[in-house]
Amino acid sequence: MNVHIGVERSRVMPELDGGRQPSIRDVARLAGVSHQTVSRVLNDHPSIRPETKQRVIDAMGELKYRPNRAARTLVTSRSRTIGVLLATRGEYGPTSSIAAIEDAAREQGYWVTTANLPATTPEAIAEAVAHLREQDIEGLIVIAPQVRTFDVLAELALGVPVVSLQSAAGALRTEIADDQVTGARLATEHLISLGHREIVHLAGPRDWIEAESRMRGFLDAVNDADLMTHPPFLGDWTADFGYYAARELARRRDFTAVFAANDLMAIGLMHGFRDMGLDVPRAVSIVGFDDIPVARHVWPPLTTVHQDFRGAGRRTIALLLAEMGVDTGYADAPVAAHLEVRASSAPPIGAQVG
Amino acid sequence: MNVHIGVERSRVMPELDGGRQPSIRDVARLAGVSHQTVSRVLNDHPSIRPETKQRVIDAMGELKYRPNRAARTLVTSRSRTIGVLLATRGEYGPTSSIAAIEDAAREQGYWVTTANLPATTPEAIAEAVAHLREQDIEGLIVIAPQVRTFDVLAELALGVPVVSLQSAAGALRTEIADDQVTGARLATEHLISLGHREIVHLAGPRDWIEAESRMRGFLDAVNDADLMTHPPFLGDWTADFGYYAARELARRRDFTAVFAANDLMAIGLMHGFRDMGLDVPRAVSIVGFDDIPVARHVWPPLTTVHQDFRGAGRRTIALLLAEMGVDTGYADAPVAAHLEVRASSAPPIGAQVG
DNA sequence: GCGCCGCATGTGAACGTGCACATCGGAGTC
DNA sequence: GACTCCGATGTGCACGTTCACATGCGGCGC
Repeated sequence: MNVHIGVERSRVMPELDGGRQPSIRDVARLAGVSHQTVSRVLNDHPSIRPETKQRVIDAMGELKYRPNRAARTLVTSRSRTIGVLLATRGEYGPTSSIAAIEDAAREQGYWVTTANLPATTPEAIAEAVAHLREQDIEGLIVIAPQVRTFDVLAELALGVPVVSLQSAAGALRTEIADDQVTGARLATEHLISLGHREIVHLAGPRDWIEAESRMRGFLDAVNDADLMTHPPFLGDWTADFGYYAARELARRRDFTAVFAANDLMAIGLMHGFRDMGLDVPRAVSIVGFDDIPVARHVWPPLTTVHQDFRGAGRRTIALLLAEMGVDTGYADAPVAAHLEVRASSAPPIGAQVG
Repeated sequence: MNVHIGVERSRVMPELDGGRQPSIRDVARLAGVSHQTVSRVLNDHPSIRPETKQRVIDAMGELKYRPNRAARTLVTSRSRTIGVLLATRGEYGPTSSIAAIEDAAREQGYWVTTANLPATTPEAIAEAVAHLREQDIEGLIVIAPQVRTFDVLAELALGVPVVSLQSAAGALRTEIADDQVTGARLATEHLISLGHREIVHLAGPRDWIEAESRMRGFLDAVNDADLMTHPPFLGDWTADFGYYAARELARRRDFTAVFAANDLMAIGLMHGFRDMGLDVPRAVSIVGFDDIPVARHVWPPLTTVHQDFRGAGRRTIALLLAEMGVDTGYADAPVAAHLEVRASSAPPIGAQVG
């Protein structure tokens, strides 16, 4: 890590007054027009003679003019900036979505500024929101999948459109996106169709929106099949927890399959079961959720629910921009979650496959 | 994914003129002082009576006054914004570093705005930089580990300090950070000390700074031990490529160990070797680089070089802010990379361990 | 008692842009 | 030929903040 590319401010310019950046007035003077004409060129005003326009553009080029965003924002009170509130810790999914969000925003001439949540306490959220708000954001995208985040956000009443990457938000006007639920249902039904009757769900933390959706999908499938339900095991998304959970679960042996709410926990589970002498998938079948890039390469390759993170990011930003009155023209249909069946799931020992 | 938290602009306020946001003049009027006094309160000017200050603060509270950043930026020409140029695709390492960067920047009162690189073509880089530059960034952090990125950047001469998260940058004033090199050396020496004499390096793509550093560390160690060097195998960082590489390598069988330039490729390698009937670590030892969270949970648990990404992020931003004349008080000593020895590496068959 | 200094505060201008309105000239209409 | 209308451009101000400078006032030294 190191530094390079020096600071070089002063270059040999046509005529710069006091060493300051050229303004539209400087451009106007050079082009022999008024500053307003320059402004019109900048904003693609219709009634302006092509010849005049060209002269202005040439002048801009000669002076290396760059519009001053602060001045523009001051007068229009449009910052063209979107805030992103993040409560993730480098998980694969959200990261991919953020890239898509940033791409689309940039394409529409918006800037994206981010604020990380060190914790999901109301204070931390308020602090991060205050930081973004100071930036005069025109919209906010929340990638902070804890339900409580939205409660806090609702109270802050920040006066700009808010969209969440996640499916639902308890306290608020809500239309459950069913990707998560149906994905979880698919995973569970897959295990059931293999012949499993005793399935444990290793869920995400209480209060996480995705955790709840996936748990609901699991419970729906289990109930529909009239199976006994084990109480879900609550985890924290990490592979380390999966490992720990496996050691706990291995003592019980009252199940033949585990549906983990994400791939990391699933991978940790496989590791833990292996250490406890339980073979996957012969003794225990495991299904994950997310289809992170390594999922297909671990041993055994992980059966998991594939999600389209990038598409989710695109839809989120499209929704936000629409809410802000910007027409993006994007109309991605949500790519339905689907199951990637690999080797970590198999019929239970002695089961006749349906 | 959905929307919530409505837009609610107009609230019952003391006296708002034309429905616009309160300015320092409104606050001044309410507090019975001049606008300049309000400005002084905002900027913690020393000579101001505590009593006056309190009156101003109360007025601010009553009006729910929030400073207008655009106006401030306009007059000070300090945007307090740092740009981050990203050429990663959700890899674990950089993501962790970004969070650290954002945290530290926020702590210092700076905003972070990001631009993703869809490709590393000069055009894409120029476009992303133009976008950031329009935002009047005061500094730039580059997380785009391709050498060519820096060449393009150097040409753009953007007039603000630039710092890279990565170690080195070919075309520029350079002090090689030795973390990467020594980390790779550690990994290689570990294999050598186990008794391996024929070691293949699965490198990152040509032109990537980290790829080069890690390759150098590998070559240094191999040369110091007077071993024959196989030409490195160039990969693309993905687990999929690792899988492919394993199938290619398995045909040769002229080696007993592979040092992969990152964990994803290492995990793909293990998968590929397994499919080709080669046991890891009995037939082939594998060492990775990064210590991503799943590394300890795959089978066999991966021996790898642990990096402190968060620390790297902190050091990067400290460096940039220092370059910008901001004293952060941060003085993190770089945490040296170290080797996590796990089960994917073992002595070659028939080797007497030294 | 006078002048000086420094604290606390006020006054006016400036930053660079967009908006509302004014102006000017030429084409079209009767 | 006078009037209207519209396209093309100019003039002045406003946005909300900070900066440079001015002002008033009390205390202190001689």
